[in-house]
Amino acid sequence: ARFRRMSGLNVMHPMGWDAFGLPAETAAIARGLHPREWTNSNISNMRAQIKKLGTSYDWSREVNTSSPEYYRWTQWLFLLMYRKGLAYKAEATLNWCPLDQTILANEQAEGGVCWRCGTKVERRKVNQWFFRITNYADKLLEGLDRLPGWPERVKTMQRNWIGRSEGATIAFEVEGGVGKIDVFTTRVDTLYGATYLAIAPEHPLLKNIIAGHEEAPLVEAFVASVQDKSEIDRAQLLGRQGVFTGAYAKNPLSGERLPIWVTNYVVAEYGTGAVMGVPAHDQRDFEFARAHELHIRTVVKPAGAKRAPSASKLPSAFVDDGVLVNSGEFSDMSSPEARKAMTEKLVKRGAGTAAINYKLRDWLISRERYWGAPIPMIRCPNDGYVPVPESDLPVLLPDKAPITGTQGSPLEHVPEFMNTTCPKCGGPATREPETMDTFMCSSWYFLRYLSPHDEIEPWSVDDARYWAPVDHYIGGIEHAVLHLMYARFFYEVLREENLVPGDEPFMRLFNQGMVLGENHEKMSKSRGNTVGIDEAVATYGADALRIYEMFAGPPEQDFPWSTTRVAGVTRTLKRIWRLVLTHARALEQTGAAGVGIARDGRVLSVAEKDLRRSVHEKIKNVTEELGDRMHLNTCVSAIMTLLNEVEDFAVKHDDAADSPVFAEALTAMLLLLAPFAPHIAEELWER
RNA sequence: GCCCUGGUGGCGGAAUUGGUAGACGCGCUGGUUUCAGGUACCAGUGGUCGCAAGGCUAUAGGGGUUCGAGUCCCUUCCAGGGCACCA
Repeated sequence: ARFRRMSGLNVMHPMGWDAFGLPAETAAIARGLHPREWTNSNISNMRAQIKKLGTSYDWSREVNTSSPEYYRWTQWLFLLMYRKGLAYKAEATLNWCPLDQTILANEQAEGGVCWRCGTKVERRKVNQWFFRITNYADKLLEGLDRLPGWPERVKTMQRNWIGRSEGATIAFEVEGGVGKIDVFTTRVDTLYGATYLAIAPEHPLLKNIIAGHEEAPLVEAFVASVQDKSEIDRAQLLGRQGVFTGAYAKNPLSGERLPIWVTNYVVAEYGTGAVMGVPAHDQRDFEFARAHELHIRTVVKPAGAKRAPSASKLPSAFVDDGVLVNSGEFSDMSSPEARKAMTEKLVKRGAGTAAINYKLRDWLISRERYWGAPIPMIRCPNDGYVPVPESDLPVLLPDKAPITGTQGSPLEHVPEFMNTTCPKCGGPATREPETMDTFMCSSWYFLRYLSPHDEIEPWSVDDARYWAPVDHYIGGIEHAVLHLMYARFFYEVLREENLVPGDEPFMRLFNQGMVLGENHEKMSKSRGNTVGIDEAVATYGADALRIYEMFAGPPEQDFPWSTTRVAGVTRTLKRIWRLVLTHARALEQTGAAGVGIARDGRVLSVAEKDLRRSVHEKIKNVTEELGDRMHLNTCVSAIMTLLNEVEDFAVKHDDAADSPVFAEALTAMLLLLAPFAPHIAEELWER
């Protein structure tokens, strides 16, 4: 920011606090404090520390997402989503602690037990608010191609997260008029190789499928055994487990009878919650078939091969594309040709459609927690869910609530909060007791910096047209998918409403690394290897600390803290200090350094020419590095090299101070230093 | 398992487009100053042979492209991170 200002740009460099959330609530409970007290005292400490570092933030734009002045607009944005049909309520399967009577985040339910009381965690269906981010899957995917300023790895992670795959949905008719099981597959070409169907334990048709079959009790027992396990725990179950339902379905092209199995490896939430089992060409199906002695039929051979390998001798599934065999009229087609032809035939028969699937799921924003922005919805016995009128915002978080981390949402137990009237019919109604995911607060905060004190609108659209999108966004890699995906989703929605310019919120993304302990491990209080900012500034000075951190390595990499190296930086700053003050008076006499060197007809010595060339090389280096790669470490080494050369010149020339080249070199050195060591550079400049 | 990063002296790192490998700093060695330690300053510092000039060798390992490779290609190994039965 300092560099860009020195370059003449109008720079907005703001700071704020993403202050709601579970960690603050948990920490406050542990200390017997109100989350607000705990949060605000942390903010005060951190603000004071950051100020000591000379970060040049514009504190007049400071925001705090847990203040009513801020979260009123978070609620406003919820209402906007609701109005656009993007917010809806639906059942979600979540971790539930039966003893604490509360929903648990995944990180609170590790190992299948409640982190607080150790009770076995159950899976429970709960009605929750969602945002339809999946409606924007393709836009979010395509938008990545318009972000050359983003690191490739972040874009890759987002693409994987969205997880678009093209294929077809195929309908398999279940015998006995029970209905159809839809299957999504990317490998329609292997349809003749299907030897069974596998469905998730939660498949909606399961009850009807097993009705009347003697296998029903076994199936029910199996479903019960996996039901309470999360997807992750199920994935850790050894082997491919499953049971036969007793029912059969018909392959829509070959007419073959396929046994229907329930398995632990089919995920209810992805695709249709059912797969066609093609053991010869899918490794998971292969393992399942081997474990349960199901038929394996090869229907694709490698492109050059004369015949397909015999199924009984396969060491593993052949998953590549190839040429079809044993596939009726489609035999001898290549896999891509067959996919096209078979999909067309399925469509003609009304037994399938081309389909696209995504891994991306809708965004669950409900939280059964206190420390968050209340969802601005009212439930009326007559009118159902009714949005809180904008004029009634903010829906204030009540100061007093039983914040224990148990017994569900704390707000539910505060009658003054819960009891209200319906905005539509005026009758008695209750408020939504849930609060919003903190990712909502952080999905738009950069826009609030435009108008941090505005009470009429969340931000000025005119100012947004001037400032937005963010030119340069800096954050940790941990935000690669969630925060950066949600913020992009919000921005796209806001763009549709003409509230923001452009189509992506962050033009350039920079992921900074972490400072590690001396032995390359994460700093943490439990390890006792932290370096406090207050302490470090007191010991080394803010400028030495700044330069040390910037010099330690490229900022996108982690680096291990080293106390002895800070001393080296202090040495450099002392040398600059001495050098400039030794020649301050001489510089004064020389006047504005460097001005007119080229024009005054002066003949420069070889040493002067060398120094001058070097000075301008360094100016170029630092300017390019700061503006392009942000490799602050090489900027610092350029300044150090310049210092060596200027010192050397002064040692070798008693009359150095008379040389305009020397004066120019000192001046340039201080200007180059200014963004890195602003306090010392400013003081020396003044003197 | 898949995906993404990365691997250069004792250490952090530099080499931006294929063009003098090791900039800059730390540390270390020797020296000057000092009663001494520290500070400050000077010189040296990848390995190896040599009194020296200089030679040879070297960017995780192996192979390749090129007049020329730390950089490009193939392959193996190692480390860190992300995702994880995604049909």
